[in-house]
Amino acid sequence: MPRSETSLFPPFGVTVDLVVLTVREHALSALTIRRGEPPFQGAWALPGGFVREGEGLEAAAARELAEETGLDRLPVHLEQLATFGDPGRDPRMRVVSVAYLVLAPDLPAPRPGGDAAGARWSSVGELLGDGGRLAFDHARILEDGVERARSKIEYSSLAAAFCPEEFTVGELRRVYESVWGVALDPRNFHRKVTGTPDFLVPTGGTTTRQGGRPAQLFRRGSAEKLNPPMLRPEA
Amino acid sequence: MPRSETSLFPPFGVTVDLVVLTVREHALSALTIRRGEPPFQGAWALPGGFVREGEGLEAAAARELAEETGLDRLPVHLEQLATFGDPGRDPRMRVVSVAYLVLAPDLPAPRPGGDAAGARWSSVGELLGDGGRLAFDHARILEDGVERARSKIEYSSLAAAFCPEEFTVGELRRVYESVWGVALDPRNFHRKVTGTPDFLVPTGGTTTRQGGRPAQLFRRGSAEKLNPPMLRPEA
DNA sequence: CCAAAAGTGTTCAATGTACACCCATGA
DNA sequence: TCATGGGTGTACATTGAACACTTTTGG
Repeated sequence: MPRSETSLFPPFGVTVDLVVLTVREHALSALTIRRGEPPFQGAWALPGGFVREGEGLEAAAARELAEETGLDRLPVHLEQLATFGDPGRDPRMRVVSVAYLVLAPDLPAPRPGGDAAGARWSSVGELLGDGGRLAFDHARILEDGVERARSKIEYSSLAAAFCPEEFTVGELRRVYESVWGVALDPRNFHRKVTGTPDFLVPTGGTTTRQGGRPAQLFRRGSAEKLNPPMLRPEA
Repeated sequence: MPRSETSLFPPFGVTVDLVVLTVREHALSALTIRRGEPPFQGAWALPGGFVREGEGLEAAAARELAEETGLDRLPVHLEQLATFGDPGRDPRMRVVSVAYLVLAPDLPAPRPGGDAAGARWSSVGELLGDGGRLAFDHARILEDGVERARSKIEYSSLAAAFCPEEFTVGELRRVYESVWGVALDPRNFHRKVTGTPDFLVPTGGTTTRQGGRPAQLFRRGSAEKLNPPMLRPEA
């Protein structure tokens, strides 16, 4: 809430950074781009960019997402994550970055857009492990995004955002197992999700794409909260 | 994550706004200040102000809090809430505001500091009801802060941040009842909080300040998460 | 004595957990 | 036929909900 002060307000650059998560090959993965320019030239970073004049924060995040993935109407979840503004987090100038969290189904290979020299999915384990060297404070931002996703699928129906439009109970369970890194009992999981009203809507179809007995296909239901929550084993 | 672009980045003002909550007279209340200058001169608003050059966001929030309350070392909880940056949210210029949530015990009467013309506590019911007319988009920010507080005391030990250093189980229960606006069973509540390991640490003392049989005094324990969570009646 | 708040015990229902078991497909 | 994943039934332990009851103060 600004109030006029004797000195002029200091000007800041404002950017949005995106933590775009998906589940690929049984691993929680994040979208990264290779920086084409200094600082951190050649390093991997989260996608993002400056907020434009007259542009809202969420609109800026959606625009950057479309630019980086090359897709326009994505079936994704987008929410604000947190804001990072330590002095010195960008060596060039004072920049405040509003981070957004995006949960997406396994997407086609990313098409680098804008001024990025490359784009790829990497498992968050690699990105945050010893080998990972993300530019700026992006490791910290990614950590926060992963933690948010891990805790939020406990008590919301958000895990379905990682699944394609139609999915099976087993596929949804593998999302939980990948994000949490644990094994869940398939039978109790099935009862839990099918027993929660308005969580899953059967489409009538079935599939055998996972092998074994044909599984029913579902769409996301209208329920947004999962009550009682899915319990995460201690791991 | 900034990248150089052909056009210069647009400069933004960056502020912090504070949602300072406490429980007074059985009502969840927020700290507001009366604006001494336009725009919204004379209107009530959340405390806040510009982030200074070279100052971190959380540091700016802590500074503003100290300035507005006149107290320095407060036994409070402070966490980032969300960031609001719609174009036009401030009529003078483009401003992005990082909101912080503060939970405090019932404090001495606020001392207006800085350029505020007054400061007071008001129940959030009044502030957000028909009569409430907060400046800027502060009603929206306050709503988000209240919702965060309401949901967070479910699964964390944060409710104790509303209590003085030493408190009774009954006082803690009244915090939950005030924040949620429901009645809880005193007996089951007692069992729940005293049965959660490291949530409450008995100090050995007792008090009769609430009348009736003397109650044990406790301090906050080291546990930060409440598992299983406190269940909020549907209300 | 009575009112008020603290604290304990007990019972019942709901829910999670573990696991035996059957089903329907592809190879 | 067998392996694989889908799906149901059931017994047991844990937890929350409701509430009767005792304890210890102040007025």
